[in-house]
Amino acid sequence: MTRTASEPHSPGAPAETDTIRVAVSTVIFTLRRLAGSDAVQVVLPLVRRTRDPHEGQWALPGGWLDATEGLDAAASRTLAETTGLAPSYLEQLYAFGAVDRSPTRVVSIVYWALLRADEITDGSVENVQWFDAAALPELAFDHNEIVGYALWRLRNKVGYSRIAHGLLADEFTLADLREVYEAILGRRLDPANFRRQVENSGTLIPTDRFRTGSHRPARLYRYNQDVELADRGPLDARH
Amino acid sequence: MTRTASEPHSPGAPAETDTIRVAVSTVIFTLRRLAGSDAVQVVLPLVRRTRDPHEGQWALPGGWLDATEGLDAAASRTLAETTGLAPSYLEQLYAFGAVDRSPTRVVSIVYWALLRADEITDGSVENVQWFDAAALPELAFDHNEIVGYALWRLRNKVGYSRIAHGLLADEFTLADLREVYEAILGRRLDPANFRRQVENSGTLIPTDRFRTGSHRPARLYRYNQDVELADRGPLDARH
DNA sequence: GCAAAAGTGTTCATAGTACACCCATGC
DNA sequence: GCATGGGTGTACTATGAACACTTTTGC
Repeated sequence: MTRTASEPHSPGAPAETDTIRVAVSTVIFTLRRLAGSDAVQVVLPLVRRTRDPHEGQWALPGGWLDATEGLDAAASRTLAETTGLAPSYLEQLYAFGAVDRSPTRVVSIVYWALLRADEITDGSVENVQWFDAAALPELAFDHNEIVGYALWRLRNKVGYSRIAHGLLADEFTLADLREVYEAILGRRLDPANFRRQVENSGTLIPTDRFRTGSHRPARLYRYNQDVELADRGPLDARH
Repeated sequence: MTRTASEPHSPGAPAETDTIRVAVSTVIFTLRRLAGSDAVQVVLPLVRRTRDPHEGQWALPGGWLDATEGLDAAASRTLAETTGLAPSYLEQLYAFGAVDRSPTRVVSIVYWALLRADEITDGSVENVQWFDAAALPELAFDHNEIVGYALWRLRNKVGYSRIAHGLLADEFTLADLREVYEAILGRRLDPANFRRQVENSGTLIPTDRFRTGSHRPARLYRYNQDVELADRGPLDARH
């Protein structure tokens, strides 16, 4: 440790060889029902790279951080530009900055997002394709590692936060909600116990409406906006 | 949304007006027993700024990210250079990048660290002073907000991870461990129940040694290195 | 009627909490 | 002895898992 650093936040740009660029990328999760109509899987959109490095490979949607925008705004903007999507749930995941993760030095601030079924605007965007999160191809850069970490956070957070909200429409049945949990956790849940747990949590308010069409009609619920479960702590106030 | 971004990770540096610099800072926590010898408080080292902006104010230890080092390495290096400390526990906290958080555009990758009692090398470093985390002065930049978030993470994580390890020497009594939890959580814990919970967790291995000196001798324990509690998920493999 | 999903009840195991109590040491 | 913290026992409560059972619809 003989090297000395310049003082942080002092004027004077680093030398040209020290150039470090800041990118922002987002892992966007949503659920998709398979054609067979029983299984539901976690899927995410990827963008095919049109330039080197890793031309032709699939990568997370993202872009360069603009000097005039904050990190959150950059995440929203870049994912809208590359995929046309505007997720309701968006949260910072992690900053990746290994020296060799790209030919040039890039620090990526990665976000993760949840998309409700009604927010999916599929179709018209070029070079975007949806992939099963459990069966990804080899992605550009360290993006496989990044998606793996995002999936871990998703599974972890679904246990103590009410993020399933970010994947459902305004009104939903308990079976809808349970399906979300089952898809994320990758295992079946007891309908009876699930009902009681979620009812006792106080996060749901029952409506007078029912969903009919098959067998006994199921009551529709909506999320109680008043309840804020432990989420991001003090940083939540900024949103 | 009329603006178009260049493709991420493509060559070609941004224009000079787009210059964004990357800094790395660390919130270092440790515990200190007050003179009265009963209460223990969470303290952290701050560095007095010797240049504008915010000259004379206290700030988190940190420095610029070097193009040849990863983020973790930069955190270790900068906190060693500014404080002389080498914490055993170091983990990324969050990336702060609001446009107006500094006169020039700076994205700070913030880490948080835990220092064991035997790792504190107090004294010889200039412009470093320890502060009670619960009673901080007004700090430079957005560092008050950052410390607040780090404290929230500390309190949150002590509940499901065994990070108290990062604040204790190799061998410790259950009273030592309980004291750590009480200082972090800010409330008293029942010694009897605390003992059972931590014994049943399987994270501790009892030694044959006892700490004597006051009343009945207390058995010394050490952490079971084999047990890895839920911590940072897949990212842990990189350490 | 019958299948199937909605919804209720009951039982058991486990984890946390409160608190009474005994044990071993310094003084 | 006695104060004090180390350490054990026990009863109560909350929570989750397992699973039997009733209800209401479509066909």
